[in-house]
Order: sequence, then C-alpha cells, then structure tokens
Amino acid sequence: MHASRTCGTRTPPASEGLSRRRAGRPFAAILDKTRITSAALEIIGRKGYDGLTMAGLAKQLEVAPSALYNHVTAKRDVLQLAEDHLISMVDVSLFGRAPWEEAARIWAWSYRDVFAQHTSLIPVIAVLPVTNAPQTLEMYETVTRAFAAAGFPQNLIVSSIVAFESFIFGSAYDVTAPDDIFEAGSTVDSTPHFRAALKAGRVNERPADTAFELGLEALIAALARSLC
Amino acid sequence: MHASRTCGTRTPPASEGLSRRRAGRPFAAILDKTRITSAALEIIGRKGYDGLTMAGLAKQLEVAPSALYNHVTAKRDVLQLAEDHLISMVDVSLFGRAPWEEAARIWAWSYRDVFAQHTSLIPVIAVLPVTNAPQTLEMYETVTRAFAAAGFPQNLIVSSIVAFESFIFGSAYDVTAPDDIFEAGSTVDSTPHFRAALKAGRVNERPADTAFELGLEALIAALARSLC
DNA sequence: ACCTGAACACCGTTCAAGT
DNA sequence: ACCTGAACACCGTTCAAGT
Repeated sequence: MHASRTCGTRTPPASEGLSRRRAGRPFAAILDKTRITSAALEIIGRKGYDGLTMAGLAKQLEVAPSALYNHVTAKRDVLQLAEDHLISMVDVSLFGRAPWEEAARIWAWSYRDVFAQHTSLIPVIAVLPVTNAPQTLEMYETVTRAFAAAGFPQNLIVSSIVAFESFIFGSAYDVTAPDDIFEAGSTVDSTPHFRAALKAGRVNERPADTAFELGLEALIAALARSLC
Repeated sequence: MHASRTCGTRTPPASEGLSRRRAGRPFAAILDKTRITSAALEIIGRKGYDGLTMAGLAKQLEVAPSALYNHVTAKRDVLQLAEDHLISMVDVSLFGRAPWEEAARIWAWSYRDVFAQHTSLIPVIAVLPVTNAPQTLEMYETVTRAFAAAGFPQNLIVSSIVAFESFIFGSAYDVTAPDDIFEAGSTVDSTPHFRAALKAGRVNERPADTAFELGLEALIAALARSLC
C-alpha cells in the first residue's frame, strides 16, 4: 500500500525528468480507481476529510490534477469510492452464526465506530445510490438474509435496517462532539434542570457510548418483538 | 424581513452614490448578528447550503465581504447562528401539557422535519457547543424538565435525549435520499434477498416516514419502561 | 486512451486604509 | 467602531494540446 512513502531509501531524482515506467506499447496506464481510492483513504486518514483535495490527491499519485478526471467525473465520486471501501470494514461476521440480537449488536457498534472516524462521509453515504457501491450492497444482502432467517416479516426488514442506520449515523456524529459541548457557560443559570440532569448523567467518561447503548438496546428490544 | 427585495417600487439609484442612512454621529451601524442571520437563512432557503457564500451574504446585505468579519469570526459562526434559529422552530409545545409519549412524538417528528430541510446544518449542530446557542439550550431545558416530570431517572435523561437526537439527525438525512437509492441496477442480481425485501417493504410512497415511525416508536416504547 | 499545462470561475479570509 | 478595496492562498473543473 502507498508505496511512495518510506520505501527503502529511494530518493527520487528531482532533476532527471520522469521516472515513470513506460512499456514499449503506446501507454502504460498510471491511474485506476483502486489506486485513487487507496490514495484518497490514505490522505483522509492522515489529514481528515477537509484535507482531501483533488490537487493533493493528484500529488500523492504523482499526476496532474486533471488526470483524475479521466477516472472520476467529480470529487463526489472519490468520496463514494472511499465510502464503499469503508463499508467493507463493518463487522457482519456474526450474522447467521449467532442469535439475531447479538449479531445486530456487534454489527451496529462496528458500523458506528467506522463512521465515527469518518463523519464527513455520512452525508455522502446517506444519499449514495447503492448502484455504485458494491460493498455496500453486499452488506445489505447479508443483513437482510439474517433478518429474514431470524423471522422478521418480509415487509419490515428494509425499514428496520434503515432505522438502525439512521440511529448509527447520528450516533457517529455524537462520538466526535467535543467534551464541553453541553457547557452552558453563562453566569446566570437559566437552565437549572438541564444542568442538573447533565451532572447526574455523567457516570461514564464516554457519554456517547452510554447514549448509543441505550438507544441501540431500545431498538433491538422493540424490533425483537415483531419476530414471534 | 429582508427589506431589500420587492419593497414597494423603490428603485435604488445606481449612480447616485451610497444611499445608506448616516446619522449625524460618526457612524450608523449597518450590520449586526440579527441581520446576518436572517439574510443567511434567506439565502439558504433559496439556494441551499452550498449556495451560501460569504460573498453572496455580503451582497445580500449590500456590504463588502470583509465587513462581515467585524461580526463573525468565520463562516462557521454564520452557520451556528442559522442553526440556533432553526431550533426555535422545533415544536416543544406539548411538553408539560400532554402525556410524555405524545409530547416526545410530536417533538421528534417536528425536529426531524426541520432538519430534513437543512441537512447541511447537521454536522454543525452535532459539534456546536450550546454555549453559543441560546435557543438550543432553551429547548434542552424544556425537554429535560418534561422528562423529569414524567418520572425519568435523573441520570438517564441526557442520554435519552441524545439517543433521540441521534436517531432524528440520521433520519433527517434519510428523508433527502433519492427514491432510487436502493436501485441495484445490475443485470445479474447478486442480492436477491435484499431486492425481495425492498419490494415487500414498499408499502408507502414515503419510505423514510415508515422507517422513522418504526424506530421512533421503538425508542419511545423502550424508554417508557424505565419510567415506572 | 490517457496524461500535461494553462486557464477559468470561483472560494474564505486578511489587512492596510479610510471615515 | 466599522466599513472598503485589494490582495492572498487556495478550491474544483475544463479543455486544447500532446503522445
């Protein structure tokens, strides 16, 4: 992966011209979607979503920015490629091998954790047609099969998945919230009830986890009822 | 509101120089946060979040772009002002006047509807310290008081509100998803279970509403149990 | 078919200068 | 105190030209 950094001691000769391999044939393709995706993920991991620019991506790939547009039609495409790769990191391994509740629990937690580190992609996935996202489609297939096998009524499966996902995406944002997000800060306290509840609820040093568990277990428990 | 459009037939004299009122005193302030907020909301409503630029905002206010920076430190501030105004449109009127379940239901639906029209502000609110958002703080106070009055254990209130909000924000995105988001489109169908479930679940022409109701009622039902 | 180089039409933000 | 005008350091994207 990303061979351009720290690969041995190779120091690219700055003034020797292009060092790119060229076959005898007219052209050796330099770019493809796979290389673009992994370079994009590398940059996002290192500098965040705001640090991902088409110019920076091109630089990482040692290519002119305009060259990218031979493989993607817009920056949005790059984000969609990254998103689909991210989905493959979600843990669906327990579906079909453990009770439905337990498999859904592991799936939801890992789904949230993956996107908590990439909240900028949430607006992308939320509107992304799965047509262009094979990994995403595969996840839906796996989850659907498990829900059906667990005894869910056929007509409730997609709605249930969407409900889970909505909660997961919203909760992913919550993970990234600053610790002092609820600090009222005013000298005069016009929100005594809220402040008291805030104090009483601070039992965990990871409040986002407490809220996620509460909501997730509520969803699982209520949906499990439509099984029998 | 926004007096600069269609106010009578006033045609501003283009070549007569500044027509801005100036008192005898050194200066008449032209900008303030209120004017900036309402102008921003007007632009967002007309052209969406992507259409909101500092230059466009300045133009709407008949001012140089740099003038804005006397009142806000960055564009983020403008978005936070808009967000706080949006919160005041959420319906909290039933809290304290109706059973907890019913009040929470109305609150959640209106909260989702408001942000479904402004999904671009979700990343803003999710990380916005309430210190700078008086309306948001007021909503939390109202909701907290009602939850406490309904008999919620003090230490669960904030987590419950956060769980609701997470589900609401995620669901707001879902409203904006294109209708064909789940169209697999491939000739060979590698996702038969998912496709079948999709077909069976399409009972409503507003699938986002079906999923939201399912999840919301699950949350309400499960949380109501911690009351008694 | 695929890449380069130059250009276009924007962005948000800063800052000296004015009043 | 608050505004203007000019400038800065970027953006994403297009397109004629090369090979």
